[in-house]
Amino acid sequence: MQFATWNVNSLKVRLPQLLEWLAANPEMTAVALQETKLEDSAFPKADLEAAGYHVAFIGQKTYNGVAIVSRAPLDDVVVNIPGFDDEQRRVIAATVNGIRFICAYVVNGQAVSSDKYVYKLRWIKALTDYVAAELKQYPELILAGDYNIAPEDRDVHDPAKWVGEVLVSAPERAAFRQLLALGLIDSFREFEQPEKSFSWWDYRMFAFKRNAGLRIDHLLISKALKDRLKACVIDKEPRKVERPSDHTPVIVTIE
DNA sequence: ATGGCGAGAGAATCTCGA
Repeated sequence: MQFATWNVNSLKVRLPQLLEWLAANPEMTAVALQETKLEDSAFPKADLEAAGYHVAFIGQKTYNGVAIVSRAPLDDVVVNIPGFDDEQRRVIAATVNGIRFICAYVVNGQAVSSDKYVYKLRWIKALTDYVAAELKQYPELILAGDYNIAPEDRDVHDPAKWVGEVLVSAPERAAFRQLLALGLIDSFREFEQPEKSFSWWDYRMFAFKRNAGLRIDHLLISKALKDRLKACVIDKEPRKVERPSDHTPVIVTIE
């Protein structure tokens, strides 16, 4: 089975692309979506269910919004980070085929000097505590999402230009390592990968053509799943179509 | 140094993303 993460940057715009991509990926069990940008009343539940998928979602107007779209039933759905007071809709979790699948849209942070950056670090700490508790209950766990962190310089097209900037700053990278310290594994780095592998490219300046991107979308798996991990790839195809999201899906294959 | 592009809200031109 496969699990994926994809920041769709508006599900309203990207719904046809999502349906096409799911049809083209028949082994896909469940995909975690970020930036749906839809209130729950506007979520395309009927369309997705008519196409044969199970859905769980939590959203808001204009910003944020997360969802899980699955071929398998979704059990024990939990929205947001329990106990963390946050109006922004950024987290949803469900159990899929016995695996706890958590979808997170990590705060962007805007700039290292901003209030949003402070919120970002505080938010990741809350997520880390939440995932630590989830791991105790669900040893088999995947933390999927747009982390808005490029973990290492090799995840950045031009590291020199990005030094100290938001998405690559030392405190953000330290926060990412704190997630790994829970016993999570960056599934992408368990395999040999092409150099300059990225999951996001700016819409501007022909960034995709120039491969001027960042790897900020990740699938962290728990140690209990490591022996069943068979592959992790970035699927660049959806970034090539007309009117794409600026992010492209990342996919793990679990035996 | 700044904006580039795209999406949403809402009705011209903002904010926000990364």
